[in-house]
Amino acid sequence: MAKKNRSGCPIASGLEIVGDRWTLVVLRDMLTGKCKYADFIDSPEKITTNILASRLSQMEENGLILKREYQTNPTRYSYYLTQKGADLLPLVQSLTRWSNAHLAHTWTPPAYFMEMTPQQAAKAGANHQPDRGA
Amino acid sequence: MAKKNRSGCPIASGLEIVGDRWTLVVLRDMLTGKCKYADFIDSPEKITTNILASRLSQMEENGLILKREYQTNPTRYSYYLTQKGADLLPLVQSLTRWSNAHLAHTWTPPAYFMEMTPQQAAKAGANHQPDRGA
DNA sequence: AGAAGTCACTTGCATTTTGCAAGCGACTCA
DNA sequence: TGAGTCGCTTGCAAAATGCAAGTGACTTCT
Repeated sequence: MAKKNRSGCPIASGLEIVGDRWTLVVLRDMLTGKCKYADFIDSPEKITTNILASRLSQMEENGLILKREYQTNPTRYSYYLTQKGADLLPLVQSLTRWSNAHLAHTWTPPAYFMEMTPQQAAKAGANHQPDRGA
Repeated sequence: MAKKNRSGCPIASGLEIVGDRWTLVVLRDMLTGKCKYADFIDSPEKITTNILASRLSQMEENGLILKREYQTNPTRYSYYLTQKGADLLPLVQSLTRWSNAHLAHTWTPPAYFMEMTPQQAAKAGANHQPDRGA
């Protein structure tokens, strides 16, 4: 995904970061508490390993997530949302509401998800590892 | 854009319709009153003609917009939002808010845009008659 | 100890989507 | 008659995506 900055329009600029088929589904997983590579792989959409790896590094580059080493030998990382990433929650909730209203066969997420705030989501991410958030 | 229906997840399903770089910028244009081919072409992001044509037909297929003949010889169409399309307004507003908060150099849209409701947007689309003159 | 498995990726390659440029038919205007 | 506009379509190159297999550093089973 190239960073082309097509215009100063917030829609166009935002789409350069979240305007693809996968970024928001990985974000959804993180919003629901998933944080490890295998967690994302296990999701029903069956993201492939190469796409997942590239999305994770793009999301990190874009400041949406951070990775934290949780073991060495071999080094393993868990991924969690930054505030910037967690602030996409309202966007995800809007999309969910729209899909539930207009698309057949979409399941309704639990109420806690639709009522969550970005602050709670960021906190959940930050608390996931014992280390203090920056 | 394939219709793969990767899962019943409203996020994944919604992304099959709006999860690309162009659909929402065309939608933005329609939300701000544009309705003709040349209007979309003139936007600062410089969408190319083939992509625009393919997005318009996909959006029509997906029930987001309708086209209306506004002249014959040669036949010309104007495009306007259905309720389903207008209902994406909150999504677009969410994205705008996020970009304004987190992305440098994004301009803030006028207040009327951020305060508009999907009903108003749908009505504007339905009532809009394309300008014939300059 | 050796064989087999797991985990988190990377690599190679085919398919699909995007982007760019040119073309085209039906007009209008000078 | 001749150039110009409008709304596309077509052809082709470049980039993104999808699929399958491979890899290194372990762990677990036998």
